[in-house]
Amino acid sequence: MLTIGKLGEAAGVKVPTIRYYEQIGLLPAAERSAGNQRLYGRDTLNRLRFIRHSRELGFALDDIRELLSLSDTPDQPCAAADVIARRQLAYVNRRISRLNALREELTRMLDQCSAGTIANCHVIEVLGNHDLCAHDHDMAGEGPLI
Amino acid sequence: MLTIGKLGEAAGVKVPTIRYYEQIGLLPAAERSAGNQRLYGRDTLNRLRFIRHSRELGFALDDIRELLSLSDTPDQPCAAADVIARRQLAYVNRRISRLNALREELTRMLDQCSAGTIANCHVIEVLGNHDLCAHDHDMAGEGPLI
DNA sequence: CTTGAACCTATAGCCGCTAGAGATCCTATC
DNA sequence: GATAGGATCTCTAGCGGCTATAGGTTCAAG
Repeated sequence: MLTIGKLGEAAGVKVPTIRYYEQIGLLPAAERSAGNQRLYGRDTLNRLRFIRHSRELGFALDDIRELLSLSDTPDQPCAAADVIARRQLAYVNRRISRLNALREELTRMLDQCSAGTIANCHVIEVLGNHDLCAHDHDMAGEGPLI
Repeated sequence: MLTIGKLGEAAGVKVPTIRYYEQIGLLPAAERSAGNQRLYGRDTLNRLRFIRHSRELGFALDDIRELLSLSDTPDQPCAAADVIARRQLAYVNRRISRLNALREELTRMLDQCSAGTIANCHVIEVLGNHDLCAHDHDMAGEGPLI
């Protein structure tokens, strides 16, 4: 049996995060020692590793919840997992293209900066006047801007 | 003079967001009409457009605060603005390479999925076992995961 | 037996908004 | 002038995914 500290170390997850996962029901309520401290077995370690890896791949906690429940039913078809992963991939792709546009714009801004005063600073100028932008990097409603 | 609704429309910013910006001091407290409603002039419209464009480029509100105060001192050298923009570019670049790694990993996961049951689903398997990953996409301490 | 690290709970804060309640104001139409 | 309905006002709470702090308890080593 692992204490919460050992579990966190083994899974690469911070202790308060583990407690948070328990709180939101992503991890089951842990067994407790005589002194009321959480104790974990191998199963929870695996579950936590699964969560961590999924987070590293950018999945939202709600998606992870669903993936976890899928992984508990081994004889179901895996189409549902596929759908979630494809959605995530699409999301990552959208993010990448958005960020590429930002990179271009920032690069152009900086390239044209003559390192003079604010009055003729291209950086400040571009920020104040969207018309100076090559792209329409609006993408309103596409989720967080970065 | 513009009402808050017209201002928001003209700048492409939602009304509650404008009030929020005022609350955190990014916009100055607005003039008020006889009936206590906010009224704005051209200067605030420009300021709000500056903010919006900066947000579209992913700058944090604190950076924008600084950029705004720089833009108010036209005869200062623009090196400070340059530093902020370069930092932002570096941040965007880090984000992009992280997302590219995620994309690769997600793509590989999906490519190898045989569309069978969960039990032999590569997606679920990879999520549970980090060793199956080609990359180390950890990047702990590099800010939010996505 | 004492120290100090690790644990416990509970609460508040981070960012950048967004949503809701309930009240007030402004404008257009009858 | 009345009335409807949109736009505005303030205030508070919530989102995601944690992180930090305070103040207390338990545990393991010396």
